[in-house]
Amino acid sequence: MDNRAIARLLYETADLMEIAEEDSFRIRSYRNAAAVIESHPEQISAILRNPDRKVTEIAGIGKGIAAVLAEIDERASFQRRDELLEKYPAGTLELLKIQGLGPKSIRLLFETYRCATIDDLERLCREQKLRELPRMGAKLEEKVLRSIANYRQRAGRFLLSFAQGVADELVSYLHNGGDRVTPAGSLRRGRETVGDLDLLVTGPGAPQALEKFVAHPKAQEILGRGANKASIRFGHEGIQVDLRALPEESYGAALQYFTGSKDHNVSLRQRALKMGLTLSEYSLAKIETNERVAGATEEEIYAALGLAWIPPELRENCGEIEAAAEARLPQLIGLQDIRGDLHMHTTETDGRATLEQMAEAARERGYLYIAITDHSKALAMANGLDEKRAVAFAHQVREMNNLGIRVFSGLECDIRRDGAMDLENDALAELDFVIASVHSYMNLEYAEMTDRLMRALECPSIRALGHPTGRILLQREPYPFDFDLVAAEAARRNVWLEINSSPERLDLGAAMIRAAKSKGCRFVINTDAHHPKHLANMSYGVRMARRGWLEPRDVVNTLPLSEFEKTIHPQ
DNA sequence: GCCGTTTTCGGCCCGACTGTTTTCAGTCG
Repeated sequence: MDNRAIARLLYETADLMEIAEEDSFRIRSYRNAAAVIESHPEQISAILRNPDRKVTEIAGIGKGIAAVLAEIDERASFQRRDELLEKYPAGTLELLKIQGLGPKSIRLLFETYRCATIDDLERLCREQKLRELPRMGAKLEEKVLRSIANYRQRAGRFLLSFAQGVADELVSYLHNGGDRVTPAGSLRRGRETVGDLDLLVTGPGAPQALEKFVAHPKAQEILGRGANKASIRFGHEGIQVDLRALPEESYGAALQYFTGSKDHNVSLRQRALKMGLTLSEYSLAKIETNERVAGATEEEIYAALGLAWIPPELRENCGEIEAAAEARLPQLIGLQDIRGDLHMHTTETDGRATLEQMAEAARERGYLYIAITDHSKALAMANGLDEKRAVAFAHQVREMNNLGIRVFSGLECDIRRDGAMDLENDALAELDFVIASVHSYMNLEYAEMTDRLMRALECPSIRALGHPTGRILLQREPYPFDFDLVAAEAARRNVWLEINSSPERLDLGAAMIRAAKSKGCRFVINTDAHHPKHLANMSYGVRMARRGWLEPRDVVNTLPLSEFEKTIHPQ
């Protein structure tokens, strides 16, 4: 069992313990152990089987969890989990994902009505049974019903990062000699969420690849299996994965077809028809003679249609075909253009690694500069910094510049409900780089939220607006505000908009990036890392920037150090 | 349940809102 699977068991158990109203500190220990295991560089199972090692070497794992881990390694579960599941069925865990209900309510609902599934819950709300329980009422019933609808709508979609992980795993599993295995679909286009996964394989080993695919140990169910295509439900998350075997000569046509988007393909086929050509997943051919014109590569197909090759991230039928025809496609930013990361946390607040470790990890990635941006005091649960600590920490940060990387002192300052900064400007002015972010009161009305953000932009010390819409993918909608107005004001004041690379945020999204660019905004792509390994999430933020048509010059953290310094310390 | 130690047990994160109450429990971040 790999670390992620072990962590999942511990997280689940912690949730069950919460429903069972066990000691909150014990629950926290389970969650902490799960987080530590999830991000541990070595496989826990390997440590367990090595007589010279002990898992208790790892901070956060003591005797109790060590015994649990040994049991998990042996039989993929453990006693306490089994007992809890006996009492509270697995379905109750899903109920935790419904907003407005917490563990206490779920326990009460289960003990009163045996409510253990989303369907049960929905029925109880419709029958107005919740209001018969203490401290529950009509408003809660409505809220829960809304939340259920929301939950169902997003069910069946997965984060880009998750889909990418599954694709990487399957590509390396299927890769065999000269065979090409390529992900297509919305994953290849870099959409922030993905419904199912399309993989294409070509080469002499393709038939065996199909066989190997359906035999994958994590294939939960085989949904279909033919000579040229197979579908499985993969992993406990149940993402559907299709694998198609293709002849070499059709590979480009199929890759183009299965990458989409549907709208892009429709436009492309219309263009082909006007040229007397027909485009299918097999080839581009002349209509009259059926003579094949292209098909082995995407490049030759686009070229035959009089177009430059269009990067997959742009294929949304939003002007990319016209731009390709007129040779004015953007020179999209790439991961290799990024010179620094300007949003990360350390153990000074809620990060999991020290200042030194984060700087070292950034240097290893080849960055020239970073900013350390821990939280401000409003985030009490993150141990946020007040003025005094912020300034003292900034001095500590500045002393770090002996690591072969420039480290800027920064802060992620909370924007208060009224738009004021969480810290006094005197303190903010002493820092190199301040990001302003909303972390609270996200349910304000449109006008109030707009005013709040407009006021935040007035602060002379802030350089960037962090995760501007507050969305959490598949969980929380963006808060409503007048984005165009705020973007225009940010452009006017030269406050950069953040593209937050955290896979559950990817905030801003593509459409807003493009809209903001048209208003003259500049951008900064950050990871918001709370651990060295999160620095790798930069690739997802870059994907979003590409989907937003950004070029290196639109993004300030592509600048060389000296120029970047000039932008934050203008003379 | 972990950690640190005062080595045997106490501390571990907490403020604010919401909807339900009539003084506050539960949820959220």
